[in-house]
Amino acid sequence: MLSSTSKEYQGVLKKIASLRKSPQVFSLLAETFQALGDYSRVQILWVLTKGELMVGDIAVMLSLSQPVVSHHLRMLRNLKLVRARRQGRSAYYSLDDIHIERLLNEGIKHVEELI
Amino acid sequence: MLSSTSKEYQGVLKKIASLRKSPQVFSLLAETFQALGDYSRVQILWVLTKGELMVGDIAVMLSLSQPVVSHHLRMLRNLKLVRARRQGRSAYYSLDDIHIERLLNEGIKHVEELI
DNA sequence: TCGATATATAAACATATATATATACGTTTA
DNA sequence: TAAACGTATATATATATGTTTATATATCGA
Repeated sequence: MLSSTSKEYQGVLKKIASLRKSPQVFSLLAETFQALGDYSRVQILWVLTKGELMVGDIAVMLSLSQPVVSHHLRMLRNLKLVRARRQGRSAYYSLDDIHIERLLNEGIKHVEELI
Repeated sequence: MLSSTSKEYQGVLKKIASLRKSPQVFSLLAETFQALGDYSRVQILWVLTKGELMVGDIAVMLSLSQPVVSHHLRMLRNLKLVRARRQGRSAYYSLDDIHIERLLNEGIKHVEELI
């Protein structure tokens, strides 16, 4: 049994920690969860699980200002959580891939057990 | 494409509005994702997917100070993302429920598609 | 072209947050 | 009991972040 203060032990622990996932993955993962971790954005994503929506409609539905919605959508777009489709002067947003809805649903399951 | 003034479109908005969750759910959901949205905490949760660990070992594994790890664990504990088991002067932490690992895995799937 | 509409961007402000440092608390052991 | 050990907490501070306000860009209709 290695002493918990020995260099060998610390080396083993660090090696275990670095197994399988690169710092880039953790960094992007943290950014992604952080993007999900805002009251306005989580609502925006939730209404988008029901289908494609225009910026202005999201703003009305959630009682948010248009610049706020646009700002948040840009952040979500940069992280590939939503995608935009332009038609005329409108921009239609939708969830980018299936993982996003799964993340929301899994999160909702967790929090609904807390209430 | 539906016109934003058509009866059909208004019906869609109404339907989506009726699917809104309570503010409490969104609030807790945002808090939960925010807790996941930090480089240190996402690493802490990741190493905990390998099994129960002591505070000090997590600190060594991730090259973090002990107070930082303890601080993050308290936040994760408050949101029921991890649970603690005390044995003597040690505190063993583990993931609280199955949703947490699923959230991490779903998030990892998403970000690994970005790289 | 002019005005109206829809969205995007920028600067400023107030608030929130992660970390470092120091210290306190509780348990085991000499 | 005292010292050692593992963990928790408190405070300070620098940085990050969400919202507001104002303005810019782009498209459509008159």
